[in-house]
Amino acid sequence: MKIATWNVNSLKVRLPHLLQWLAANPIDVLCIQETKLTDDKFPVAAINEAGYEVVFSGQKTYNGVAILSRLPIADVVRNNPHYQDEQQRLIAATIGGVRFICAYVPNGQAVGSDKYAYKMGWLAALRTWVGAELEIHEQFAILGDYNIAPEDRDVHDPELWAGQIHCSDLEREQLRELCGLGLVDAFRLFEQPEKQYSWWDYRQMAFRRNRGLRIDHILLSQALAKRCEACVIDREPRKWEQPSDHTPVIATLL
DNA sequence: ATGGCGCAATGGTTGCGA
Repeated sequence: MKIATWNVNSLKVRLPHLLQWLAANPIDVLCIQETKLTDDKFPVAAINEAGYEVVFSGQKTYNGVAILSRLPIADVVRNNPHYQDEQQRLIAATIGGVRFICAYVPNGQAVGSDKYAYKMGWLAALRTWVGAELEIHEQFAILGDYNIAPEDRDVHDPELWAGQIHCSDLEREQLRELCGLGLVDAFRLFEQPEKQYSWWDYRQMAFRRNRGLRIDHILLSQALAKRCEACVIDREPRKWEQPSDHTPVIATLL
């Protein structure tokens, strides 16, 4: 079973990329973020034709998440039951005996801003929900755009980014505490090449210069981590015409 | 230090992302 996460930065623009990528990669469950579509505009038919069921929770202009699956999708929950939020950033479902959460963590904009405070409160509430889910589901995975680079090795220029948004101590602490519930970063279960990132700024040829951040993650429960055989970042779609600024992360499970 | 780029809503320009 292959599972993946990808922030598509507008599904309207990126639907061809998504379909092309799925045609070339045998993904069973894909969590996507930043669909930026209201539910009435979601391209269900095109995704069904590609062989996937899909559930989604969207809104106009910003945010929006979805889970695509080759296997039947059950027990769908939209948003965090422990947190009142007008922004559509979370959707959960059970697929193939695994409980999945697809997450689009708030960006936070700048340390100390209102949006940063929202990010912190949102992450604290997420932890409450994930803790409750882990009580129920031994096989659990939360995939998404966390907007947090866990460590300096996940940052192209740690000095430039020191203390900045995505890299601040409080954000990293939030991620550590989330993992403290009993989750592991699938990417770090394996030896990886250096300078592996999942996002690069559109500007200043950041991708070509590999000036990126690793902010998209697949976190697995202990039981699911035992089934994990590989985790890779697929840079290919970032090379295509009109790419998303993020690229997919894939985990292979036994 | 700032802006660069891209997307959305818009109908010129702004908000936001990361």
